[in-house]
Amino acid sequence: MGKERVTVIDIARAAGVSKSTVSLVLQASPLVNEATRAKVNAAIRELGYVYNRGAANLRQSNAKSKIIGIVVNDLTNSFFAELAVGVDMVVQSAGYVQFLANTGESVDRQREVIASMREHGISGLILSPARGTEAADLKSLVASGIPVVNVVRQVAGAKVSSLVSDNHAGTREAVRHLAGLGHHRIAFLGGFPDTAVFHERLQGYRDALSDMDLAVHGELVISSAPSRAGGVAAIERALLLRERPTAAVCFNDAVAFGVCDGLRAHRLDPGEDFAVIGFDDVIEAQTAVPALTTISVDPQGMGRRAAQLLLKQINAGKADAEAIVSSVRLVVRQSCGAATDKRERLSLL
Amino acid sequence: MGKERVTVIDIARAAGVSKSTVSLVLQASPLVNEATRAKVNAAIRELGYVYNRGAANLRQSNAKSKIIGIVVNDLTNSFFAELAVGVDMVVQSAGYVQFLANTGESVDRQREVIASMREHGISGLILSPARGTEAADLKSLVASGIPVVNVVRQVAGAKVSSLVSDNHAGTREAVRHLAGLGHHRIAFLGGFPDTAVFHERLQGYRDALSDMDLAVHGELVISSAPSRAGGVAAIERALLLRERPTAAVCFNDAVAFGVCDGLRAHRLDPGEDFAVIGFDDVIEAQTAVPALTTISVDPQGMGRRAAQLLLKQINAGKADAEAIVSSVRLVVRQSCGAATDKRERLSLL
DNA sequence: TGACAACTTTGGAACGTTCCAATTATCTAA
DNA sequence: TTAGATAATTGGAACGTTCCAAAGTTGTCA
Repeated sequence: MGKERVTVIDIARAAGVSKSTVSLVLQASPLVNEATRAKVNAAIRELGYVYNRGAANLRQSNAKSKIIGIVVNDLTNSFFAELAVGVDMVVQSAGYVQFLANTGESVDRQREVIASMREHGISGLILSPARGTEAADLKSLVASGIPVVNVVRQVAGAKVSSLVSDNHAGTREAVRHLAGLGHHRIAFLGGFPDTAVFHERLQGYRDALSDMDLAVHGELVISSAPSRAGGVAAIERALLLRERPTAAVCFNDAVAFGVCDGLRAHRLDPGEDFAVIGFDDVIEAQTAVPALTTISVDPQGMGRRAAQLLLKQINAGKADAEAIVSSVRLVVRQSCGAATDKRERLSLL
Repeated sequence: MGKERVTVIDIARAAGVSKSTVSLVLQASPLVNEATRAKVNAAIRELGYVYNRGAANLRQSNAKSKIIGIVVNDLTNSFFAELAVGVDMVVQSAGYVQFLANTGESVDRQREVIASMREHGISGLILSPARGTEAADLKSLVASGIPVVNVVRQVAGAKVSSLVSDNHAGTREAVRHLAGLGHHRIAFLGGFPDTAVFHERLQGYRDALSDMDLAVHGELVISSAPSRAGGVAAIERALLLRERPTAAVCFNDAVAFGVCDGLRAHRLDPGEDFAVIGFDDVIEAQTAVPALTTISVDPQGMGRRAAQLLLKQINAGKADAEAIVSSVRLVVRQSCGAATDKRERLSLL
């Protein structure tokens, strides 16, 4: 069983050429004669040669390996899974390969995986930072000249490119839509208050309320884990209020689904008895019942754009950090009650 | 900044020792004196040295890199995302790093990513094969002595270890449970008929019907894509039958959620008007409304076990292939109507 | 004092590739 | 014919690490 590694020298011997020629063939150099190329390729297939990128990489000290790293803070959230798929698409078609790691929101783990990736000589990194990541954590990475693109979350003070969605505009539009439908008591549900994303989305919510001359009630802002379970918990608390809200803008789609679940558990019909709007537009949003009205972020598209940005920086050698705010749009489906004519029933209940 | 790579020789010079000594320190060898070790470590920190695994790996020809590859056929399915998280856990704590790629059910893509991983010198591979993968596709990989563990799906004739769930027993138990609740017309919904998993689950369904002396109606087996959308499509077709089923065992949880959506679109209440059982027990199964009765497979646990199996083989040098069938169990929640006492209402509607 | 063991340290070769400068073979134009 | 250009090939050095055999240090005991 092929214990011995087949090297470029074995190929050279088999094809009757020098190792240098084999190397040129491997790099698809135009310098080599067609006949020789064919001979060499035949030998390669014959002997089952496997290219050793480690060795190649060692020699071309500056030109980096064809690896790009992607580190996400919660792979079980389908938003990030789709983001990773988007990244994989463009990265792969550019001949790179993806190194994916999950930090589960742990900065320690994040430090470990990034260190490990550096040892393997990644040529770039796409990072959705764990909660609590600081600029100092990325310092040595950027100092070494490895391009980094932050996605979803920014890290204050870090000199890296970033690609985040327009959180402020997103919730703002959501609230305006709900207000336009006649809702006065609109809640903001879910999310951890110690993240920048939370504050941006909350601020959009507040600003929209002011714009529409609606009062801002602190009790209507209920934070929780940004997950389905967190959504259930948040709506539970909201329904305990003396004056219940009639609509909610949720931190993300996972929370929104949880809110729908929680409503149903109370025999309330999401989309009819209570309006719900999510954020992200994950793939299940359109097939769920009721279909979720949400702020579309297109995670796959975001992954693709992040990857393109990173590749651009890798090729440019040294581009300076750019911060891209990806625009979002409201996708109106059933869960906000606007698409159906059943809202009249509301008063009957 | 820091364009020049810091090497072991720079460290040696700075610490006033030889490169060999530095190497020993890096490997935490007990041979080196405490004082020297401290000096070297100080220099490492001082100069911001990054270990070059490529070079190390080149030298220790036989001992492999600390990379394990994981290739899944559909990362957007949260089952696989969780599987990957499970793998990551044990792999990471064993000091390995994970290379993750998504094939999106394409054998071509799968061939590419596996080739790429080999070039990077993975020391093992966990593979959930794309549909249509053949033993020949894995041949050269196993010939080169790289341990491979197949998960979820087997590849007929391939000499690799595998870890699959007990599909037959799973659906069998599900059908028995439904029959025990008094259902006679039980459908089998979703899944692609050209996979081994589909047949195993279908066979369990058929065998259970026979066991319970219920007739097997071909019309009640409706295949579709194994996704939420596929589930909607399948239940649509099922509801068009002259004699409708009253319960369904679904190919997986995604299909089951789709079935619930489809039922609601027809004003039927899953868990009350129609019993639904899924397969996999993805994380949303317990928080959904109604909570999904399902066959628990524990994707994270499966990932962990697969990783452990792989590491065992890597360490053993050359273990022979073992096929593990992971047992499953029925988790009864709301969607099958057994956990609630609302079934009596059914007749009132 | 010398012999021997235990502990530390070390220079060079090797891993598989790419790059460079140099070489050979082939062709073209004067 | 020859000089020069063009095309194709090549040997050796280099990349950053680990391994090996060998060599320095100490310390102990007769």
